[in-house]
Amino acid sequence: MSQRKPRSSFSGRITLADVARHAGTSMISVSRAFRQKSLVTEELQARIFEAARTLGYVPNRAASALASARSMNIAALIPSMTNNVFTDMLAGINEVLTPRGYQVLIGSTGYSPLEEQRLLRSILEFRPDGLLITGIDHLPETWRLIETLTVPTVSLMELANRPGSYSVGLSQIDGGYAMARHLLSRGYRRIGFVAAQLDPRTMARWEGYKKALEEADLYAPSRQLLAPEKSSIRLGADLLDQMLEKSPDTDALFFCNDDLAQGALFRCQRRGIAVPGQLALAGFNDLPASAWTMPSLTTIATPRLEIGRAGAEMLLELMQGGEPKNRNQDLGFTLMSREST
Amino acid sequence: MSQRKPRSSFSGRITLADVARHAGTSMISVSRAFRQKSLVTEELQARIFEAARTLGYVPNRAASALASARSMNIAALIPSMTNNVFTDMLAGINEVLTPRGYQVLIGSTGYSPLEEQRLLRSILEFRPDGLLITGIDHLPETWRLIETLTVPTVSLMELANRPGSYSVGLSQIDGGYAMARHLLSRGYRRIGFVAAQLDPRTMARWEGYKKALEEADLYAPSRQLLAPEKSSIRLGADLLDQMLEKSPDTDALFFCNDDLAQGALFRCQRRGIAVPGQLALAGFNDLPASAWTMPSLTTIATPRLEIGRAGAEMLLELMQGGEPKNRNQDLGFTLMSREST
DNA sequence: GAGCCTTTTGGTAGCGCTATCATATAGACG
DNA sequence: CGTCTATATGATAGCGCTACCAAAAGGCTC
Repeated sequence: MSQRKPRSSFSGRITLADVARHAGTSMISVSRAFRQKSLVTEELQARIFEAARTLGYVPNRAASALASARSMNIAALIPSMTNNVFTDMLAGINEVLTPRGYQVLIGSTGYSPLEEQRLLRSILEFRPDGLLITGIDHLPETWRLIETLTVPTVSLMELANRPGSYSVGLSQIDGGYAMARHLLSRGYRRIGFVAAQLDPRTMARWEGYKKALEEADLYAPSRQLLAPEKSSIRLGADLLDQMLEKSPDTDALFFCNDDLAQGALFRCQRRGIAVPGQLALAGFNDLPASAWTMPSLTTIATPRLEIGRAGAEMLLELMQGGEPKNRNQDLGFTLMSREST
Repeated sequence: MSQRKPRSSFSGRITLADVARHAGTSMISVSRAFRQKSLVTEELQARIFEAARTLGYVPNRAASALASARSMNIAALIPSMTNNVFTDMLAGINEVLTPRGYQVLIGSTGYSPLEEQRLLRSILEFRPDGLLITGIDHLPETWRLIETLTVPTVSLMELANRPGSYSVGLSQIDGGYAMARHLLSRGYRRIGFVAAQLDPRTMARWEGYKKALEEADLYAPSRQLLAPEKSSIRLGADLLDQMLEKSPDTDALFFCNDDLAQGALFRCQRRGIAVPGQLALAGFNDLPASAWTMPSLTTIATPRLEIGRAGAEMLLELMQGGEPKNRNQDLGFTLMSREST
């Protein structure tokens, strides 16, 4: 067997062994010093960190992951990178996980369950120590993957209905119900519902709306507009026009999110429709602008940042083998009653 | 030496060796089939993929990274996760890199150069194959880290002024200049500038504004308001009040971003200030709502998605050892002249 | 059919780290 | 002062994969 020289691609890279040699100790002590698990004498630590600094040592997580079976990666799957709702949640997740040395791997599914499954499969190659996933509706194959690889998983934004699964979120149905009740209590009787995107959370809000109106005996299927397109401010404006064409006598409109509601509000300003005088408007999520528009927008504030934080905390506990007191943590919502109703 | 049994933590994990055994071939052939580099006979491929499917094999990227010195990770550092400007950019980055099997590691620096440096250090432990970083102003130590580990790097949003570095963005100074010229051409003479956050891009816009006003001999330091706080719609409203208190004769206000400008616009609606009749307003970035407010907001549209895409493409070329035709790609901007001016 | 090239497949030694065991050293005790 | 425990350090064998080299299997020419 011919003697093989080390591969060149990494030559020059500083490794644990280099630091150990420089500090006059063993690799394992350097490893321990960096993980500060088993204690290493303060004096040895000092020598090691000194050596590491002068050599410019940067640990290699791939090697660590391989040797320890802990990747320090957490996968987070969200429907969209450009929707404030999910980036707020991510900010909360990062806030908890980054200081603990975890790296969050973000996958953006584009609201497609199939794309979600594909993304999950490829992200699992990074052997995440845990998984945060948006919503509770996933393809059977997606659940199978999660279970086969036994990755601790927490669902976010909604409350799980699946035995043995964990979640942090709020009842979207209750949110929709609460808003419809609010409009009823304000005296509106011809309350319409407008939605886009039609993801599971949107449909849950619709369900809540429907329930409240049926209870009040005021449910009218003709006063609904469910558009499959991607939600946007522009679409909200257009859907307002369509709705008023279809049912001109509508006295209040509940939009499934604030983007649509803001678009409708701007269109009302432009068309000279008095809000809430002629038409009341309400949204969902409480985006930053909603408190400042003229009139300000009645909406449901969702604790997205807190959901991210609490979801990450719950995941940390699961990864340590603990069992959260509450497997399905309901963080609720707040009805923001403003000028538009 | 006592015989050691394999560690238990990974027992049950399906590895390349398992697939090879099941398919009656060697590990290296399975590896090749999955990377589809060197061709493997179609017949062997079929056997391998069949075996992989029945066993539920998922490749391990940590092992691959260690053996090949390619992590398939790309690090992306942005100032904020909750600012549309950067998430749009990230969407463009993801769009290019995800289909090629790369995982984007996102670090959110909170606009702090020191935090940026800390984050970079910890993200480099994942040995990213490339780095996308926002802006061109970084701590010396940050540049040193990048150079020491020789990570291919592209700066985004601005145009690099540093020899040997790569960038995709636009001239923020020219953007600020163009907006100020626009206001001048509209006949405004007492043009103020309002900014928050005061990051390097904000200051560059201010520089452009100042240059244009000085050229027109209309620069008045008293008509500026530079607030260090985090930018928001609410702050825009408050800064409008402050500015009008300070310089009531101002006839146009250029805000360093659309958040602030929208806040000011909403406050004007509330205070009954006619826009643009009494006061013209302009922003920067062209957020989705700006085209739909009443009046619609004059602003500078920045090609954030395209910057993300082009930056990722340039990085891919650098990682392959290529040399981009243009080291500093200027994607420009578009002045959106709307009702507010 | 010998000689030469091309294509396909295989054997094996690491990549840089940590788990596991083994050993050295220090303190406690009767 | 020997035995026993607690603490600090070290040696080494992998973790799962790919780079590197080697060899086998065809295909072609003359």
